[in-house]
Amino acid sequence: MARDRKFSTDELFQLTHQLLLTYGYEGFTFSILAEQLEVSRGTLYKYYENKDELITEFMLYEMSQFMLKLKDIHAQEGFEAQTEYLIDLIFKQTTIPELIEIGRHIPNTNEKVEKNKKQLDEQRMDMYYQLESYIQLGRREQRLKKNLPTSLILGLIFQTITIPNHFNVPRSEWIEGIKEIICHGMFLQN
Amino acid sequence: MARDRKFSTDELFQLTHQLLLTYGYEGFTFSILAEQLEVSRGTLYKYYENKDELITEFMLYEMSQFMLKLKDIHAQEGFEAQTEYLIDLIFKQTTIPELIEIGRHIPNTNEKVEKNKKQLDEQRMDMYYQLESYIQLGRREQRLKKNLPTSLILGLIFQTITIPNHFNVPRSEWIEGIKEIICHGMFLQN
DNA sequence: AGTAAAAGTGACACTTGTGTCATTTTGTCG
DNA sequence: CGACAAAATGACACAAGTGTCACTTTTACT
Repeated sequence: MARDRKFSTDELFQLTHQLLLTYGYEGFTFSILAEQLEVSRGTLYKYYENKDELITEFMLYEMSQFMLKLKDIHAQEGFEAQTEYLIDLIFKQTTIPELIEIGRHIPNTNEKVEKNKKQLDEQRMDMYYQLESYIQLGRREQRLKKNLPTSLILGLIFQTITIPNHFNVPRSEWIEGIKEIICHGMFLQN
Repeated sequence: MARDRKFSTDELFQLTHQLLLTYGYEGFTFSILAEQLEVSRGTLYKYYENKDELITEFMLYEMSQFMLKLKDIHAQEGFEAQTEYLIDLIFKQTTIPELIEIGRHIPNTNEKVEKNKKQLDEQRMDMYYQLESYIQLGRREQRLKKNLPTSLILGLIFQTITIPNHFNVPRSEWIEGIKEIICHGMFLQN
């Protein structure tokens, strides 16, 4: 009964993603977004009360997509294979840690935003739970050193994504190097 | 022949540091800074044309302080001791990587800023050079795995600082864990 | 005590982003 | 066709940061 929208949610989220990575949370504005979408700024307010609402909505979507893939980790046989799967997955979704970091800066500007942020936290806990059982497998298989805190292991794995590759080491060599160090360290055994 | 300043460069830089970490580059304003310094905003413009000039000036200072300490790495005997020294140093200066990251977002708003940014790049290269010789020592001592790219090793060591310690693992346990993983990995040997 | 040089002030004009809303456009359905 | 509901628009009032500058205040020095 009405006319079609000039943009899809997919387009919107994709652009949001790109602009967030380019300009960061503060630099991200409805002005830029509207211009890129070739739509007036006022239009965006028809769908979201403010940028925080849009961003949290987008992040929920992004997180759920990531969680779907993460759940498949349990299809892998054994701790070593799961580790390989996890690192490869993270390097396919390289922006997740950045988005999480951005998410920490979002203020509670209205109830919807607050609700979304709570939901994001729940997803983060769910993610942690998924990975907790992966770590437990490692401990059960006696493959993991006992004294290492779980949160350190997970944090370190996730953080490897953000190491800047200034010298453009080829991607495969880079990822292999990371796996090697995380699993067996940079030192040669004697 | 004139009156004293109401604030010292030290105070200014310390506050700049704190505000940058709290609000990030975009959120850092002369308004907030002036208020905290209990000085009018106009005063700040007497010393810096804009915030980019102040921030780059501050970063140059911070980098040079860090470089001084970094140079002492060569006083350590052997690769393992140097590795220990490096990681401990980084964890004493936890904000260096964050500052470097913030530095990447600064636009060239005037010639002074441009000059400062170039100088920062040189310092970064100098830092790299210092650490390159540390890595070379590791290779010469046959302690380092041959196939690992230098930039990956250095990047990974520096990045460990930014792993969020959500569960408040005690600091010493945290740092020991990081050293352990970087040097020998998270896997038990069989 | 007088003064000049530097420090500091605050008002002004400007820019950019925000949120709102009365109005216009568009396309589908009866 | 025509009407009506959703989509889109653009102008308005507001908020916050920026950079400037004529002016005032302070104080070390003569």
